[in-house]
This record gives sequence, structure tokens and C-alpha cells, in this order.
Amino acid sequence: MRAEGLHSKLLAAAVELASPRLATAVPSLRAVARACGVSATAVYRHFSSQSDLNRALLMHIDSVFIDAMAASDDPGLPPLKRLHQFAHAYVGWGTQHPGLYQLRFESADQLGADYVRTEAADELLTDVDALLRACGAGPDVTAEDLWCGLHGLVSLRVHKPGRVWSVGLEAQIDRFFTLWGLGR
Amino acid sequence: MRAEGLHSKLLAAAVELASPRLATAVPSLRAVARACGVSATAVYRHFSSQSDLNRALLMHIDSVFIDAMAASDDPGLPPLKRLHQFAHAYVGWGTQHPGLYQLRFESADQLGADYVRTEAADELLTDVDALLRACGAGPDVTAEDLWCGLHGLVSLRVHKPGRVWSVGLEAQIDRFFTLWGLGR
DNA sequence: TGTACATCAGTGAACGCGCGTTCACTGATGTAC
DNA sequence: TGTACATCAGTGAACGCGCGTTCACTGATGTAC
Repeated sequence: MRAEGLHSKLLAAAVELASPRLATAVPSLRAVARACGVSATAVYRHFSSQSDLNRALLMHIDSVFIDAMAASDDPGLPPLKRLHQFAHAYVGWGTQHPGLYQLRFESADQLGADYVRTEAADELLTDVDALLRACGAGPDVTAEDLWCGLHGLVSLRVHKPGRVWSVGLEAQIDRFFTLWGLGR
Repeated sequence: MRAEGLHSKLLAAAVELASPRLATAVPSLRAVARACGVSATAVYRHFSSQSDLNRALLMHIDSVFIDAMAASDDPGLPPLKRLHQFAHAYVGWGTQHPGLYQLRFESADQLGADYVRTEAADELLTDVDALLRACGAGPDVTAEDLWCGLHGLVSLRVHKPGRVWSVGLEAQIDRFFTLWGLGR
């Protein structure tokens, strides 16, 4: 097994363990090793401690998230269309990877501060804000507001899986946009 | 020590342990016993198992939440005023008891389904919906939408305590209301 | 009123578990001469 | 090309920890006669 091989295998296993609904916290070091069919001590060849592994996991999740957002964007499209696509991609990513979403947006600060490099996410917010301006959104609609709104949608759906909602998720997003004066 | 005494002391200790930011999960049975200055086995006189204690804790948190909402309401006020008060009370409760908020709205389903009796919360939603109608809110603004929006505000603030927001929490609530056509 | 007894809320020791971490080790790979 | 050696990614045994849970127990309180 090549050195690089196990390193990324461990990270991938950690992501896979954290991904589904079940994950209430970061996966244990031993669980990650087990998932790779490797002894617990082998992990220490690649990460100096559990918190080092956690840090790597959270950074990895962050880049997975950023990549998903970037992949959903097409700068050639009109701003309003791009905004809609961002929103749906954000909500889609969250609901498809509830465990990762939870770790990225609802746990990182508990697991230890400054785990997540926030520059990329902040850039994203700046970009979205520019799109909002380009769409002629009112001064009282910021990327932060949009983020809060979308987060609320994702978070509640993810945490109340049994609940029956009176309106579909996609439709609810569109309704938010309409209220913000950003209807289709 | 009277029997009833320890029972509620344990519950109160569990709430206190869960309340602050630190709480990443439900407090352990031993930690609760320790906080009451009592042996771990004493807990079994009052709760049949850890999950029984958890269930009681979550139900207790739910009633604390419902009580806080009820206390903030004054049926004598005009509907719009009542809506505003509900919103601020909801967000205030969440940010003042982040650990409880997290357990009530972002963990319950992970800890074991049907822990929380949802009737009271559903009633609350129904009441809020009635208030929205009474305020002449558009058909595309439901209590669910309001809940999602407010939850997004609370959740992100609670989970990103270090983040600097471009607008204060109270102002952001009012901005949401304005967008919904429910300005002051 | 005093004695015998049942009740029951508490105790402390012990269990097996998964955890993070350490330690001395093994054995394959790569390099120096 | 062959031999000696260093490197280093892996192993398994062991540690101490906090956890939930069990067990036999103690000692105060309340009741029956």
C-alpha cells in the first residue's frame, strides 16, 4: 500500500462514515481505521492525532462543498439564473449529504475552532452578493440573508426527516426568491 | 432526600449540562449523577435507563420551550404585534439556550425518534398560521416558511459564534418580516 | 407506646465496552558501495 | 550484479479512561399489631 494511498483512503472512509444521517458526531479514529481494514495505529503514520484527522476531514468536507458549488455555476448565464442555480445546488448538497452538511455548518465550531478554512466560503458569499446586486435586489436582501434562509430550509428538513411539509423543498426555495423580489 | 426531589434535580442538572454552547450531545448519565452529587446507580431509581433519561430530558426541554413561547404571547395584542413577539421570543430562546435549542431542533431525531411530543409545537404552528392570515399575509407565506427563516437565523448564529454579521439579529428578523409584507 | 418488619432511595464494587494513544516489533522497499 | 544497511508503513499487545449497567448491600422511614 502506497503511503499516499492510505492517507486518502482514510479521509474517504471518514467522509463516508460521516455522510449519512446517522452521524451524530465526527467518526472515531478506530472506526475510520476499521473501515479501511487497517489497525488503529496505522492511522498515526498519516495523522498525528485524532484532532489532526478531524481537522483534515473538516477541511476536506469544506473543499467538497466548495467544489460542488463551483460545479453548479456557469458564469455565462444571466445573474438571476445563476442565483437560482446556486440556491438549488446549496440545498441539494445539504439534503443529499446530511452528515457532511451538519459537520460543515452545524458542528465545526464545537469540534474545535478554526478547523474550517472559511476564505472560500466567504468568497462564495461575496460572489452571491454581487449577483444579488446585478439582479437589482433591494438593499435589504444580502447574501447573508439568503444563506440564513436556505440554511433554515436544509437544516429543518434534514433534522425532521419524518415531518410532512405542506410545500415541496424546491417550491419553497422559489417562494423565498419571489418574496425577495427575485422571482423567475 | 425525597424521591421526587432527586428526580427533578436530575432533570434540572441534565438541562443545565445541556444548555451551554459546549454541549455537542446529550449529557451522559454519569455526568448528570455527578452534577447532583449522587452515585451513578442512584439514577436508576428514577429512570429505567439512559435512553429513558434522555427521553425525559427532551420532553422537559420541549415543555420549557413551549412555556417560553406561551409566556411571550399576549392574546390581547393585535395579530401583527403578536407575530413579532413570537418571532423575537423564538430567536431569543434559541440564542440564549443554544444547547437546548440544538437538542430540541437539531438532534432529537438522531437521538431516537418520537422522543419529543410534537403536538404542542404543531399547535403553535397552527396558531402562528392563524395570526399570519389575520395579518393579511399572502398565501405564499406560511408558518412553516416563518419557522424555516427564523431557524436559519438562530442556527447559523449559534453555530458560527465567531462570525461577524453585517446586520444585527433583531434587525435581520425585522427585515425578514418586511419582505414577507409584515413590516411594523 | 413500643416492637417487628417491610419498603425503598441511596451506596460502592465490579463488569465489559469502545475509545485515543504508546510501545516495541516486522518486513518490504530503496539506496550505497 | 550482489551485499549491507537505512527507511518506514504497517502490526498487535497493552495502557488508562469514561461510559452504561448489574449486583448485593445499607440504613432511614413508615406501617401493623
